[in-house]
Amino acid sequence: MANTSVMIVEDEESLATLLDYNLGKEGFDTQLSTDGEDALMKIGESSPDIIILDWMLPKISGIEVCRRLRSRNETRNIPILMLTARAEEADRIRGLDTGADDYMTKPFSMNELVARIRAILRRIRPGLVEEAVTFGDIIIDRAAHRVSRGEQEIHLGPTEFRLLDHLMQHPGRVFSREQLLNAVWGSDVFVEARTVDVHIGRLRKALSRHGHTNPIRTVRSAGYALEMVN
Amino acid sequence: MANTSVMIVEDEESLATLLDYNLGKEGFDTQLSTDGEDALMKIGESSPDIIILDWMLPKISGIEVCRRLRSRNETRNIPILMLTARAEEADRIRGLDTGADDYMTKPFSMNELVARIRAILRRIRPGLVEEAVTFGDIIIDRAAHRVSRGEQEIHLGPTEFRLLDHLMQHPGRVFSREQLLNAVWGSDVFVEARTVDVHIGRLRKALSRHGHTNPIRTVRSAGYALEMVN
DNA sequence: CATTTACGTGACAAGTTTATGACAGTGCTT
DNA sequence: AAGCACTGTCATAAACTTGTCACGTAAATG
Repeated sequence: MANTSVMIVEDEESLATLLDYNLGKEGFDTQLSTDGEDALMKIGESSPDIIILDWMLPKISGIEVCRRLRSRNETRNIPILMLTARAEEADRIRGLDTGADDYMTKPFSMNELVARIRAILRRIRPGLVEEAVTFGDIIIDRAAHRVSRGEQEIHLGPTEFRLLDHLMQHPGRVFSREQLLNAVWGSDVFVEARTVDVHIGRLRKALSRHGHTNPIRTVRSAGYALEMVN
Repeated sequence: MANTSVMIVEDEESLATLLDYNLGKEGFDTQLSTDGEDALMKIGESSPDIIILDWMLPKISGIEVCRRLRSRNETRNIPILMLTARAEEADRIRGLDTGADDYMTKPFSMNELVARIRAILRRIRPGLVEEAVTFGDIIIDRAAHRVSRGEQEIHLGPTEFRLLDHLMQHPGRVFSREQLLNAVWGSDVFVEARTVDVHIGRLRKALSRHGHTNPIRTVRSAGYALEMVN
C-alpha cells in the first residue's frame, strides 16, 4: 500500500503548488484539484486519506463540498481540514455544522499545517488496519513480515520488527520506554527499560544500512519517535 | 505523559462506579470521592484537571463545595461539571452564580457526559485535549514532543519543554515562581525559586532565536506570563 | 538621587540520560 | 554437537541538562 494520500483542493495556484511541494516532502502522496466539482469527482474515485479544502472555490464552495462529502457513505469518514482566508470566517465556520475536522486561517506556516494533518490522522486513523504501512521510503508489510527501504530489503529480528511496526502506527509520536515495552514486549514481561535502547540501536543500524539516514529521533527524557526529517 | 485526571464526587454508589468505569475506558485517570468534605481534601492534594460534582451530597452540598473551590487560589481554575437530579433544579442553579462550568441533569448518557467533559477541557485547557496547541506563531505538539516557531524547528530541553507547555496551557496568565515550580518541577522537589529565572531565560533564548521577539513577559514581583505583544 | 529590591545571564560543576560494544544464555537448525 | 540467530543485561564513554552562584543591570522606593 502507498503512502498517506492527501487531496488538496485549492484554486489559488501558488498556494496549491506550495502545499503540493511541502506535503510531498513530508512523505505524503498528493493529488490536486482546483475546483469543487472536480474535487468531488476525484475524491470519489481515489478515496484519499485526508482532504485539505479551501473555503472559497469556483463552481461549488468548500462548505458545499464538505456537506456533500459528508452525505455520502463512501466519503463520510474522510477527515477534512478547511482553509479559510480570514479569522472571522473561521469563527463562522466553527459555528456551522459542516463537519470539517479542523480549520486553519491563512496565512499559516507549513509546520503548523503538517502538525495538524498528523494530529487529525493520528486521531482518526488508528482504527484502520492495513496490511502494509509506509512511512517515507520505509515499507513494512505485516502480512508478509517484510521490511524494505528504498529498493533494499531489510532484515529485522522479531523484536525489531514489532518495534518498527509499532512506531509506524503513529509516525512522529514519541513513545516512552515503558510504552514501548508494553506495546512491543507485552505488559506482563519483565524486561529492563534500558533494553529498549539496545533494540532501538539495532533497529537504527538495520534501517540505516546502505547509506540511509537514521529515521528514529531520540527525545531526551521522553522516549523515541519515528521521524524522517532529522 | 500522564492522562487527564478527573475527580468524581458522587455519593450514589452505582452511579459513581458507572462514571468511574466509563471515564476510565475513555482514557481518563479517575479518582472517587463520596462526600463533600473528603472531596475538598483530595482535590486540594491532587489538583485534578476537571471535577464532576454531584449537587446533592452528604455533609457539604455540591454547591458549597463549588463555592469553596472557587474561593481558593489553587482550585479556582479547575473546571467543574455539576450533576443535578431534576430539570427545575438545574434551572435554578443556572441562575445562581456558583461558578460551575457546565451542568447535566440526571439521567444522562455517558456519551453526552464525555462529550461535555471534552468540550469544557477544550475551552479551558486546549492542551489537554488537542495534540498540538498554537499560540501566535508558536506551535507545541505534545505527542510528537516538538516545538516550532514560524518555519523554524526549536529544540528545548525537557524542563524548558514542560515550562513552555505549562505556559501555553494558560496564555496570558501570570504564574509566580512557586506556581511554576509546582507545575513544572513537581510539588515535592526542592529547588531554589530563582532557578525558574534561569530556565525562563533559557526558554526565551531558544524562542527568540532567528530574530523572533521574546514572547515571555516578566511581571515584576509577581512572575512570568506568555504574551505576544511586548 | 541614593538605596533597596528584583531580575537577567554567563559560567560551571554535578548530575542525568543515551549510545554502543561485548558477552552470556536460549533455542533452533543442520 | 556445533553453528547460528536472537535476546537481555551490563559497563563505559559520550552527550546533554540542570541547579546555583556571582555579579551586573533595571525598577521601585522614599
